[in-house]
Amino acid sequence: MVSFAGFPPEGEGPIYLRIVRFIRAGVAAGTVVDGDEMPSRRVVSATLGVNPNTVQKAYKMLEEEGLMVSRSGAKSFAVVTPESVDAARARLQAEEIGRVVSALRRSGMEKSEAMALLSRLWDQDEQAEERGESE
Amino acid sequence: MVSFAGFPPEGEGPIYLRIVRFIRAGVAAGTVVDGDEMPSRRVVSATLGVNPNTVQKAYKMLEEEGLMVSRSGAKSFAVVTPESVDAARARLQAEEIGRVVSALRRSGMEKSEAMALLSRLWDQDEQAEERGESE
DNA sequence: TGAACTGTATTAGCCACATAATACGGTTAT
DNA sequence: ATAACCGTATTATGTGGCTAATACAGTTCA
Repeated sequence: MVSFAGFPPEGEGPIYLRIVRFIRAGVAAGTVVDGDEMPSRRVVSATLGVNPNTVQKAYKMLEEEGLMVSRSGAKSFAVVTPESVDAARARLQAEEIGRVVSALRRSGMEKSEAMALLSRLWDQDEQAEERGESE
Repeated sequence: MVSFAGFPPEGEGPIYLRIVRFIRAGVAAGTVVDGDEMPSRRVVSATLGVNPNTVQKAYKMLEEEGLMVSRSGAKSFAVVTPESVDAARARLQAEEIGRVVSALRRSGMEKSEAMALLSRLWDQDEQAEERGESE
């Protein structure tokens, strides 16, 4: 049974995305194995103190990513094939970031500059989300 | 006088950010010269069919970026210096990579992962160019 | 001075999004 | 069959960002 034991009580971003992130991390780390039973929406909602629909939103997203399967009325189970799942996700992101990489290189930016820029913007985006501000 | 002639009638994101982007691009491209008079909030609002305050929001941001100056009651002018041009270019690039940052964070990726991904894609893109396979 | 501009501040409406409340329908074990 | 679970759909509420409506205040020039 997949456990929400170590779920961070407080974190950044919407709850449903934190749930998605948590399960993704479990899959990536191997804590979640293939065929593992997922706790029900209601159980998770009680554990985290949120509405079942919030969990449903996260589970639905995870299902669309191929990380779990649900059948109406029955239990839900994790689907873990680390290579394919990770590769698929990385490929999607790689396509997007790849365009930017080319654009930045064409504009004459150095790799170190791009890395620094990404680092800075990442923290910036994090802080912006924390405070709900733009700048 | 800075012109909004070629302003794209439709585009992505909030109007005020599209205005900011438009002026940034003009500064970066050299279409806007130093001391160039900016059309008033009301004139631009009439041209684009939006509220003057929407233009004000854009102008305020541009001023904070050092791309223009405003004095209460008087006309506004563009500021085009080596520094402001660099700032405009940097902002345009930052916005591009910023979209990726948000996308990556929203998908639950960790910062270290994103950094590693950028690094890998950068080298990849570099090698592709060496082989003459660019775009 | 005063008219016609200019930039700026305050307030409210609207809409998208995250979350909750509630209800409905399917599966499973007894 | 039926109780106790399960997933799912619909609707409502609260919040934040974008835009608009309106009013206020400064500059310029005849």
